[in-house]
Amino acid sequence: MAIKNQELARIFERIADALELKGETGFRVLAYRKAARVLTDLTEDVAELDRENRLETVPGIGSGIAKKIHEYLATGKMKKLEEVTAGIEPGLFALLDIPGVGPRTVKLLNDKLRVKNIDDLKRVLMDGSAAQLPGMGKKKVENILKGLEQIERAGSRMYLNEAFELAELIIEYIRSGSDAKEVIAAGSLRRGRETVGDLDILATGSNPQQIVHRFVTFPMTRQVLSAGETKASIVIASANGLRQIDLRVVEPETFGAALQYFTGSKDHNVALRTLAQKMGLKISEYGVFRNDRRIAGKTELEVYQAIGLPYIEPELREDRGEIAAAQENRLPVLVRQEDIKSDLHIHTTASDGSSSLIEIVRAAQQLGYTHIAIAEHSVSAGYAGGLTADQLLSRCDEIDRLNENLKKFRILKSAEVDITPDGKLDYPDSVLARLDLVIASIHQAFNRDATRRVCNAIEHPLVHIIAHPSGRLIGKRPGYDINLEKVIECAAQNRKILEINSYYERLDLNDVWARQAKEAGVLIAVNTDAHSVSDLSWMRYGVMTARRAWLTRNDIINCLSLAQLMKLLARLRQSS
DNA sequence: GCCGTTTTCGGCCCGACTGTTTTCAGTCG
Repeated sequence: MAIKNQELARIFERIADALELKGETGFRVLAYRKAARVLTDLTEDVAELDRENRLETVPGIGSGIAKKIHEYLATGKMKKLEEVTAGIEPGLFALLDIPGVGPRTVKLLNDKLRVKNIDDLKRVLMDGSAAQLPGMGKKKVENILKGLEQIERAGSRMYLNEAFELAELIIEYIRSGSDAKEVIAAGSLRRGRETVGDLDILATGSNPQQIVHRFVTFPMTRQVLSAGETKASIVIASANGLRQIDLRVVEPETFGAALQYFTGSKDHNVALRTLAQKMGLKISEYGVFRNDRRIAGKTELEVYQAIGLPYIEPELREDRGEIAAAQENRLPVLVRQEDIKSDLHIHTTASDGSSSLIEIVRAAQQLGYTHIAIAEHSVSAGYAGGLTADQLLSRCDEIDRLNENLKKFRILKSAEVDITPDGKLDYPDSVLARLDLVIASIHQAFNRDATRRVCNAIEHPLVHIIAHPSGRLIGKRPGYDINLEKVIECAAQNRKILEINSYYERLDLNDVWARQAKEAGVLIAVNTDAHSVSDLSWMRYGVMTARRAWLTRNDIINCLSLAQLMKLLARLRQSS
């Protein structure tokens, strides 16, 4: 992603925070936050949009923001930023991240007690002076102290695997000790976002109080933040830090409306409500209303239909054009887990995996797959037990023999071939030609000409797929210094395939880039990169990412039958 | 600050919970 996009997004967030600290509220602040989000999601380089005078074609960017972007790109400065942050202690912005502390509280503390940073805050909380302020009190001080503890001890956001595991644990706990009818995880987890902050659990049942009580007694609970008649929040201690879980209990008649509401995203809901308003309707978590009369709410489908839309899948609800697409009846029929017939990037004990080939085959059959590709590491990946050319060839013989005995299942001979620092492939062509499927990827010299090296690999006649094209590890590593726009363009020209790697720390390509690839006409492979039998279940995360990228079964080669896939792979080699 | 099949001006989503309140502001999602 273009660096300037992220830089500008942070600047507009900072302006929004500064405005709030100065007491400004309302829609100007929201406009800056929206601009920041839009810039974050943008795959196009903001500098290019500016050069071509197309900034204002982006929804959420109007003349005012466009002018400021242009100013910043031209001069490296933005007057507005300097203006609104003037006179604000830099340390105050960090205070806004503390749960329970908002702009009004920060302003009050700064005005009355000269609080300039987190250390000042701790001091006035402890010495009792904060509690003396108007509108503050003992409880409020306690809550802020707890908030401080929470951000200091919380890990970052959760990966999808942790979020799903926790959600399943707490849902089972609520179910087993209450009369709850439906219990479901909503929020960003249901939308399949690559990381999840809080868990949002939604339940229905005849006895809401009992459900709330069951919820707050979850054994991992460290702290109960709030517990009302129908709503509660807890903090739990998981292996990776403190996590917040929110619960809402609603009537069955409003379950659909509540599920829609709590699934979000916030931006999707705002857009939906605005649309409803124009039709003289009002949407809340209790339903769709015309003049205080509820006309929908039992199911999500009802809610969408009440405002004249088809059902919109949760993964699409990001305010990235899905509402317009729904209105025009051109929503994609998203790929489903059941459409997946194969996993085409799997390691075994032959390189750095921990399950044997036989174990993987059995597990894949259990999952209902008809074929898989075994792709061990190559020579240069010595750290990962990479195979020499001879080892790979004898591995191919072994797979050939095994295939003869397998019924209605086929193992494709493959390899995850390193792209070397000088842009070559790690095996000679004669060896690559023996493989059914060649996957190429970068594992070393991340920032040496990554774009050119990957494009070289794409242009190599024997390569089919580029694995984890950006090389990022979510929250840990930004990825190679690579121009994905160019990579996508090159893949489109050479009709090669890009991977969505389903490992929850990779999800690479991500949703935004995978969608861009699809729009450029590039086919996608959704693979787990499994190193053991249990890793095969990661397919779920890759499929969710694909759905967030608007992909259908026709965009994904794992949905092809074995015969169709073999035909495609052969055609790719002929046409190169 | 953005935006337009009622608008280039006047709108902009909606509600729960908490704490400090005697009628409501702040925060959150």
